[in-house]
Amino acid sequence: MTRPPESTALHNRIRRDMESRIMSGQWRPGERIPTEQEWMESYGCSRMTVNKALRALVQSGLLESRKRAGTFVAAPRFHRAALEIPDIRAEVEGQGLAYRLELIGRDRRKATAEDKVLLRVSSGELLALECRHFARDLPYALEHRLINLAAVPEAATVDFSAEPPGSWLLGHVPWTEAEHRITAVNADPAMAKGLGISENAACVALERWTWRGNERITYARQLYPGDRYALVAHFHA
Amino acid sequence: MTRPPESTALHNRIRRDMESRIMSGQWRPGERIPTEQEWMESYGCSRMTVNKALRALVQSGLLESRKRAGTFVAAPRFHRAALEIPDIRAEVEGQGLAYRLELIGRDRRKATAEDKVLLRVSSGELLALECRHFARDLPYALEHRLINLAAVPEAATVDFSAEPPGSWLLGHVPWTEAEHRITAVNADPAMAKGLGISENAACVALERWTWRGNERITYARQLYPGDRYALVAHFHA
DNA sequence: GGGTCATTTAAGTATATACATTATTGAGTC
DNA sequence: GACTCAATAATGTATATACTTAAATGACCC
Repeated sequence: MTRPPESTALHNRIRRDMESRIMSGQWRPGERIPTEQEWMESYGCSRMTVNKALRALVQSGLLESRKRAGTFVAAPRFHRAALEIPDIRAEVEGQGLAYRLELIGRDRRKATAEDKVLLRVSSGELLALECRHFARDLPYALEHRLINLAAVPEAATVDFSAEPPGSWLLGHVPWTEAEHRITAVNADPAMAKGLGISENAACVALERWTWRGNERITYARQLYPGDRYALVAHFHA
Repeated sequence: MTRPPESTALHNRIRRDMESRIMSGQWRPGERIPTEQEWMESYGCSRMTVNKALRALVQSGLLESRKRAGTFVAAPRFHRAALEIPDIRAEVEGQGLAYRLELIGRDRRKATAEDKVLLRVSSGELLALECRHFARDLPYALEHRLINLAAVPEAATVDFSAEPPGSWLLGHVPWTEAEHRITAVNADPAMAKGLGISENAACVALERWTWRGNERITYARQLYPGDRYALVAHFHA
């Protein structure tokens, strides 16, 4: 969803008028709002202009309209927040810190049983990467990544010690669908060592699957020290 | 964002045509797409109809248009996923499990220094609740909640041992903005006891702030055992 | 080469109009 | 009262048209 511009166009003024009535609670969920006729009379404009404002709000989920019955304030969409899951390098550099990547392992192989489960493919060749992200020489995250070479053959030739796999993929491979799973885990000895934290410290584990159409592109598991990292999601109507 | 209907309307067919060219990678990010003129010629329809399809895709973020220059495939919105943060009761019952709520503490008071920081108010009266959510008699989550009585005076009279505060608020108080913060913490002795897990076990800590306009409505901090709980976010273009 | 400015093009806004679709309403009938 | 069905009123779709706005283009001049 994109925020509509702060324009002075008539349909935008009408839209903002409607929005503020919803936001303020003057119109409550389920309530019926005036008809397009009434709006065009009160604004002295054409019906298409009113319609344009209404359609925008219907598309953004604030209103619902039913033929013959009218247009109604939508029940607030439950809890659906926009969660930004940023590119790690961009995030670190965005904080003004020096970013560094350490490529620990790189393996081109036929999918093992475990790979198949994680990447959700039935067979094929893939690239498995292990890496560690640093912010100002402090470990920031550990990453385990699988890239489906059937979908992204170019990946086989990329130097991932120079560019983090997430950044490279975002820039080169268009994706249409992604799923994220966020949970908390205790650091095992390897994680503790890799992140420079004490054993059993709570970490945020973020798993991500990415598709393009039906093709699996990549699987990533990123581990962050729980005391240094927070995911933030924001919703505004 | 609402998914547009599977309609047969001409502007929807045009929109789907455009969508599939983006999804398939036939049009790559940054690429310029045909002008409205060209579309109206190839579909033999009016410009407004083409425009309607374009506007919908611009609003949903798949396209960008610039005056004089044309319309372009938008760079994929970074990582912006729709994160469903459900009502706990609804979630438990949705899994077919019996839900139970235990109200541990309830305190109506003037905001303490700590309350002010959490709820982000400068003063005023609030309702502080401590509760524990159960799924089939197993502890599911601990919740610390503050409700701003200036914004929601009715809350003072609600029996929160019958209805979980989150559910009640969602049903009764329209909100326009919410922020979530997700992190991982180690269970302290009280948390471990309350959730029936071992001390230091990793937990997902989910904090939520809710507004209506400028008014703070509520703050909630929910703690879930990390090994039993996962937040899932989904994105599709 | 480089700056200026008018031209042109593509999107942005708005209107008036027509007809389609469909849920509601209400009148008429059994 | 309960069913049927036509009228109605609301949104949904589509067209033709006109003017506005802003940026890319290219011609011109220094």
